[in-house]
Amino acid sequence: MTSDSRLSWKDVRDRIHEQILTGRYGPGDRLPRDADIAEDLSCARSTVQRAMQDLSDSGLVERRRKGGTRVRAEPVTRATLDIPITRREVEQRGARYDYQLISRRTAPAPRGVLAAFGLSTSRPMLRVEALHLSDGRPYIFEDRWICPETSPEVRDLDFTGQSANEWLVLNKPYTRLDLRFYAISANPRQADLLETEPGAALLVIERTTWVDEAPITTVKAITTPGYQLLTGT
Amino acid sequence: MTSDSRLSWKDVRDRIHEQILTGRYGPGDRLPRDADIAEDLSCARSTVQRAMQDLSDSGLVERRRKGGTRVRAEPVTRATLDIPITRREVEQRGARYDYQLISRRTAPAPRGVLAAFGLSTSRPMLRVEALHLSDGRPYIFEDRWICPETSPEVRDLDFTGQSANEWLVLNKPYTRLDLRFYAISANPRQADLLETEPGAALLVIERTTWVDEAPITTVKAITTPGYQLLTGT
DNA sequence: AACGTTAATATGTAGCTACATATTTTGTCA
DNA sequence: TGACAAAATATGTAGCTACATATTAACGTT
Repeated sequence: MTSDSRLSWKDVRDRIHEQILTGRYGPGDRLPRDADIAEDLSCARSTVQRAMQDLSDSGLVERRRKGGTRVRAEPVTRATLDIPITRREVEQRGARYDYQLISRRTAPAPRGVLAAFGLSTSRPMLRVEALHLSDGRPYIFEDRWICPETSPEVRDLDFTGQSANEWLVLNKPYTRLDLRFYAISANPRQADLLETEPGAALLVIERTTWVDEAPITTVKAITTPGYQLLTGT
Repeated sequence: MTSDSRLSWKDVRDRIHEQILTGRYGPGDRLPRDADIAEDLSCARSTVQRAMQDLSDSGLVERRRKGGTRVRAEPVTRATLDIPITRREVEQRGARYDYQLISRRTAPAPRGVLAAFGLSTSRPMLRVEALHLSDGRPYIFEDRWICPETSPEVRDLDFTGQSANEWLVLNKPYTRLDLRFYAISANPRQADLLETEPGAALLVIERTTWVDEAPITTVKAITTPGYQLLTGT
C-alpha cells in the first residue's frame, strides 16, 4: 500500500484470491500469465510475481515454468504452527513456570529413537527426562534423547537449572525438523508424573531435529489431559 | 543458483543461517544492515532482502524498520502443516477409499460450535456425520457443522456420494482458518463407529473456517488409534 | 507414426533505482 | 528536565531490465 493509486502485491494477491473465491477460476483452471495480469491491472510483472508466489506458498495455486499458474485441483489445508519454548508458553498464560529434572543418563538409543533419526546402527545417547510445571501442577513431561556426537557440550550440562528444551533451542539451531502429533493412553508412570489417571488420553508432540545430516535431538513432549495445540492467532 | 559466480538469495540465506548456527551471531544479536551484507557479499540489497525475509518467515530472525535485523531471542519451532483431503490421504497410502454418511440433519448449533465460530447468538446449522474408510476399515470419523447462511447450496446436497469434506474444500475456499489438535478418550459411540475400544486414545483434528467474517464450517476429525499427523516430507 | 532436436514460452531470479514507512535519535524550546 | 518536533536510518515495496531455467510445442528426419 504505497500510495492510493498504486497496487501493492498484497492487493494483487487478494484480487486473484477473490476471483478464485467467487468461482471466476475453479479448481484446475489455468490463470492468465503474470505479464497479462500485470497489464490488466497496470502494474509491474514483479508485483504479480510476488502475489503469485504468496498464493503458491499458501497452497491455493500451483505454478510451473512454461506451464503457467493454475488453481490447485485438490487443495490442501495448509497452516503454520508455532511451538514456543515451554517456559514462555506457560508464562504467557500468566502462570508460574517450574521445571524439574527427572533423570539424566547415557544409554544405548532404543530402536524407536534410531528410527526417528533415520539411523541404522545403535549408539549411546543421552536421555533426559524432565517435567514442566504450570503453577505447580504438571504441564508437559518431556522424554528426550540427545546425540552427544553432534552436541558434545551436553556431557558437561546437568540440566538441573535450565531445561534441555531451552538449552537446545537457544544453542542448537537446526536445519531440519520433523514433527508428529498423536494420542496415547497414559501408562502408570506417565499418569503418576502428570498427576492423572492411567489410561487418560494424552496428546504427544514428537520433535526430531538435525543439523544438515547430523542428528541433534528427538523428544516426546507428553502433554497433560485437555492440552490443545493451536494455529494462528 | 543462476550461474557459478552469482549469489542467489538462497545462498545468502544459507550463509547467514550458518553464521547463526556457528554462534557468530547469537540470540538477540543484531545483524549488519542489509546494505552492508550486500556489499560484503557483493550482491544487490534486494537479494539480501529476499534472504532476510525468508529467515524472518521461518522464525529465525526478527526484522523491524529502523531497528534492523536481530536473531530471535526466544526462538519458536515453526513448521508448515499440510492436511490433504481425506480421500487423497488414503489413496496416497495405496489403500482403497470408501465413504459412509452417518447422519445429516439441521439442528440448533450447540454452545461449543458457536464458540468455535466466535458467535454469541444461537442459530440452526447443518450437522453432517460421516465415516472415512481405508481398505474397508474405519479411518476418520468426521463430525461437522455447516453454516447454511454462508453456504446456502448445502441445503440441496445430501452428501451421500461426495463427502462434505471434499465438497467444501473444492467449492468453499476460506479466508481464515483455525486448527487445533488434542486427544480424547473414545466414548462408546465413537468406539463403535471406529471399531475400537471405549477409552482408546484418539487424536482429534479440529478445523474451523470463515470467508472474511462469515463462518463456513467447523469439523472435528476424530482419527483411529495410532493415527499420526506429520509435517514436512 | 516415432523419434530426437530445436524453438517458443511462462515462470524464476538478480540487479538496479526510487520512494514509502516505521522507528529511533537528535535537536529545540519552554 | 521534559515534551514535542524534526532529522536520520533501516527495512519494505514498486517498477524496470536482463537473463536463467524448465517445460511444452513445433518441426524435421527417418
